Amino acid sequence: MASAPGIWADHALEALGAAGFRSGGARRSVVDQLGRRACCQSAQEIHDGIRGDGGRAGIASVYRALDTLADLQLVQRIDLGDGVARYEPMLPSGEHHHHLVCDECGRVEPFTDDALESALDDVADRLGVSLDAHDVVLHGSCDDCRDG
Amino acid sequence: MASAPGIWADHALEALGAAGFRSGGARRSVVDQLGRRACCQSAQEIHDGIRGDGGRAGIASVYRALDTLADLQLVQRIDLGDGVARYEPMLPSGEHHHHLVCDECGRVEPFTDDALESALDDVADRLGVSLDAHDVVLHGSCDDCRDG
DNA sequence: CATGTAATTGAGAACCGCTATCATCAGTAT
DNA sequence: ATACTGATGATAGCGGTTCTCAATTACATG
Repeated sequence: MASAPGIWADHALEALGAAGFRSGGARRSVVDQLGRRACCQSAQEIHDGIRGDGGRAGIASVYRALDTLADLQLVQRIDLGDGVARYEPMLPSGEHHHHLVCDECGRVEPFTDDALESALDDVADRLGVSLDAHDVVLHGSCDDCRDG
Repeated sequence: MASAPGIWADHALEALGAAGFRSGGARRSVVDQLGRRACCQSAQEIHDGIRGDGGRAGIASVYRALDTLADLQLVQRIDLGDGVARYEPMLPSGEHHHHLVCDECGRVEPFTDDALESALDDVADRLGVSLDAHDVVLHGSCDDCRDG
């Protein structure tokens, strides 16, 4: 279902090069970390991941790389409402998911829904806007929290 | 379309009383400010609004009041992705809207869409979750920015 | 390969929204 | 009126993110 690991990373590095960016170590590490998970990671998690692999990258560089990647539409910035920005790869296929957050335990669950997607398309059409990205976050209580 | 000013504020004050909260000046001012606008305001904006009316309320009290109101489901906390939490009245009727954010000029436009609502209902059903609130934020470019 | 130049990087300071603390004030029941 | 307890507000503190700036490094050119 998800792309094989590395596919997105290769795509991203290629796009960075095509956009005229040089190949620096920090940015490459960030792309590498992002490519390993399909779902959202915070800047801190990415930073920790890099260090865990024996890499070295300043937190400022991580934020800069994420900013650049977001500008190029290679990653999507996700806001789950806890004051921490999270990031996930935007697949070239356009394939994506949304997030359900349990407000009780904090668990984050990704989901997809075709009807929701087409409703969103229609909304964008009706409002006459071009949607770079849409960000649907549902807040509720998950199975475990509601009825143990 | 929107409720008359004051209707929500009265409802909120009544609900606060029913929940056993005392009637303090700061919280009343916050409710008053919220009641004047149907769309999202940040804590700072509410704070400024109170001072603009000659009122006095510490910023801490504003945050506390908003927290209380959110617990009682009287306001919804909205996250537009700029790192600032915004709040808007939750009408007893359940009537509500979502937000479109122009990433270029920062403008926020509220919208409603019935098809989107029913798609969201279905999703909640399918996932077996009870949704306290759903928070749909679309990011794109508004008319003015796209073809000025 | 050597060199110049401009992008990239990283450590730390600064910033900002939000929360915690705690002494003081005020609403409510008696 | 009095006591009890919740509400308030000034300020310190915290955590995520951005800014600054000097040192480094990638790439193009000779």
